Formats: sequence, structure tokens, C-alpha cells
Amino acid sequence: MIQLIRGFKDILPGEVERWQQIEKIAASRFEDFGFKEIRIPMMERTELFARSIGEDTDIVEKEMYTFPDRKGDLITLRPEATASVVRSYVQHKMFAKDPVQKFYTIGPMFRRERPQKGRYRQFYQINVEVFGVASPLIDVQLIFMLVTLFTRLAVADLKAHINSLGCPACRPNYRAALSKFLAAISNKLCSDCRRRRRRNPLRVLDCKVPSCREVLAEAPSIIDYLCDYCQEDFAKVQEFLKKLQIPFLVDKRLVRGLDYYTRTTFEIQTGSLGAQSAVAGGGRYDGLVKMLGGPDLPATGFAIGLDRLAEVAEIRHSEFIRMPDLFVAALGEQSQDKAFEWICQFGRQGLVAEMDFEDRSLKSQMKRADKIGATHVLIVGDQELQEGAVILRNMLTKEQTLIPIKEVVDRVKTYIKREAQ
RNA sequence: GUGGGUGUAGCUCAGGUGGUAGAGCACCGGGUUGUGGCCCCGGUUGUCGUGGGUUCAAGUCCCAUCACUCACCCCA
Repeated sequence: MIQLIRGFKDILPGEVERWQQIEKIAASRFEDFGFKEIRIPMMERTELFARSIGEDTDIVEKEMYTFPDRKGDLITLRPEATASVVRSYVQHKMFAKDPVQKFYTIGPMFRRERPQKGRYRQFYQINVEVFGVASPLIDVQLIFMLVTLFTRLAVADLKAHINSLGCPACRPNYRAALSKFLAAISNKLCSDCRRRRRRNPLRVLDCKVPSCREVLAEAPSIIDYLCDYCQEDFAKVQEFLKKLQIPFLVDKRLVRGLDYYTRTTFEIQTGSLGAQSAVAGGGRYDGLVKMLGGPDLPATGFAIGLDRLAEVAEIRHSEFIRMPDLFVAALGEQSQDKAFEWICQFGRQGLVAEMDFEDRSLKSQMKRADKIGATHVLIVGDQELQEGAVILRNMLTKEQTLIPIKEVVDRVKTYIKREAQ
């Protein structure tokens, strides 16, 4: 038996309806806020990700599915979507028509990590990106949109964590201060952190080793090093989150693993996901558009982990699983031929109709109708063909009515539709 | 990449100290010569994850390997 690739998964009927609901509700919510859908490819040239995400990040260093195509160019299955959206914005010079653009996109991402709860090698994200707006108010709006969406989807135990990473003007100062601090205590850090200290000191803050946490409690905080502009920016984010009554937590250790983030970053966490607590995360990435060859325009956005969201969203989805409206139980070859024509016509009319293609007893056909949840059964046999009328049985009330064969499809359709009201 | 747990029928799981497999559910048929759910009767289903080793004999012991799973790491 050929099995699916490790860390990949099938989403089967019964579960897929939940995903459809979530995607539908999310998309319409984003459209309510003026976002347009954009569809981008699943593969890009490797250098797009290497440059935007950062050469020193785990994603680029060891998690990407990268391989040469037949011509020898290095291509990569996207590990995230933002880089592609930015690439598209720049490539099509969308900023020329209007620098302000708001997009959302849904699709699979690929990272070769060790799978665990809430973490797959092919996973799905809903991404939202805004270009050309520098105001922190737009960050607030993104967080507001996320939290209200999650509330609508009945996600329990929600918390918004926010932080500011500063900008090119102030981050170097902080980085220097942090480096100095880390150098002084480096003998108390875990081996990972000692290695990270030089290449990417900010990420030491994210370490979960208890001994590191302990020494890091004394570490300088980015908040104290923000320049006036960033400080004001971050204060405004908090002010408006309060105004919109979004509960949040300033989390100094929220560093995030992608290099392109600046200023406000945020994560929506939930307690019900095991170790992978983030259902959504994002932040501002003001330098990325320019870095990828566009004008110096600000941008911000977030990504929702759809797999994780599907696990914690407690919306009822069973009602969206469509049951057959009708099962045609046919006895004998002649009746079966008729039944087949009818179910095709019913399908065309928007009624889900099933039949049994083996020539089974009426009893076993009734059993099957019951099993698949058909609300009605149409019974047809030699007797009915002769008399020119078939029997329509309501499986719930057990009521049976005669329907003239001449116009079965229309009559049954109106009968069932009327009953449904 | 590292560590723990698990792998027996389609599903959930039994199978002390080695003697070549079982239950419930599901599925199919019958009890009603053409009427479902409940009940009763009967029936089908397994390379015991895979490969090797020990043994007269391995689902059971040993080794390896793969997969699933949880956690570390990292992130959505």
C-alpha cells in the first residue's frame, strides 16, 4: 500500500465541511473590511524566500522543500505566503495605480519540520496583507478583524499578544545592548542560545529552556530602547486596542522567526492546542517591499493557521454535510433503467438522489436508504410501472403518496421542496 | 535534528510466564414471496507495521527499520 507523505494529510468528507465553513466565513469577513482575494503560485524561485525570510532563519536554513527544476533553476515550495504577495505587488507595479492595496489569500504552505499536534509539513494558511499604510491604526484593525473572526468561529480561550520590534533607527541600539548583556551571561545560556547569540541575538529571547528564561528575566527590554516614533506608534496600537475593547497582553518575548518584521508584531494564542499555541501571527514589515525591488512603502499583515483553527473552532459543521433528499429503490431491470434516468434528472434539478446499482431486495435497498440518511424513498417496481404511479415514502413520518410516472421529477421535486418548509 | 509513547480485522481493542489469533461495532444475507431504524439467526474479513535473529515452535523474546503520535526546537 502506498501511503501519503509524512506530515501530509487528507481532509476527508465530514471534516472538509468544517474547513469550507471556516474559509467561507473568513473570506466574507475580510471582504467586509475591503480586502480582495489574490491567488499566487505555490512555488517560487528559492532566492525570493531566502532574501525575504532571512538566510539565518530556521525556515530557510533547514525547513524548505527546495530542488532544481529540469533546467537547473532552484525552486522552492513556499514555506509562507507573504513573500509571494509582495513579489506580486512589486512585479505588477500595483503601487503605481494605488499604493494602498489590501489582499487575502488561502492555500497550502510547506515546511519540512518534525510533525506534531497542529504542525504539518503541508499546512494551510489564510494570509492577509496591507500595502501602503504606515499608520498603526491599520495594525489595530487587523488584530480587531482577527479577534472578532475567531469569536465568530467560537474559538475558546483567546489571547492577543503584542510587541514592538522597533525600526531600523532604534533596533540596532537595542541589539547592541542585548548583545552586550548576552555576552556577559553567555556561560549561563544553553548551547543553542550561545550559538544564536551572535547571528540573531533577538531570538535568544524566545528560548524556552528554564535556565535561560531565568537569566533572561534581567535582559534589557526592547520597549525601553524604542525611538520616539516607534514608542508613539506602539502606544497608539495599545490605545486603540483598548478603545475597541480587545483584550491584549504586551509580550516582550514575542520575537518571531522571520527577519522582515518591524515595529508591531502580534500573535493570537489559544490554550487548547497543546504546545502549538499560536493560531495566527503577524506584524508590520515596512522594509520588505523595497528589499524586493519595489518603492519604499510600508506593509503589514498576518497569517492564520487553518489546520489549527479547524481544530479549535467550535462551529457546528454537521448541518452543512448534505444528506440525500431521495433514494430511488428500484425492483427489476426495467425499473432500474427508469430509476437511473430519474436520478440524473433529480441531480440536474438540485435534488441529491441516490440509487442502488445492484439488483437487491427492497428490504436491503430500504436499509441502504436509511443508512445514507435519505429523507425520502421513491419505490418503483413492475407493479408501479404497470399502474403508472410510483410510491414516495417520507422516511421520517412513514407517509406514502402515489406520484404519477409521467411527471415524477417535477412532482417529487415540488413535493419535497414544499415539505421542507 | 533529539527524546518518550504506540503499531493485532474497515473501526475500537483483548490476546499472564513463547505452542502459528479473538470480541464488540461495521459490512453482507436471512427471519417478512415488495418497505428502513429495534430484535433474532447466519456469514465474510487479518502478509499480527516491515525485515532479520533466537527457538522444535514467535502476535508474544532480541535487533534493526518504517509509520503514527506527543514533546523539545521553531512557527501558523
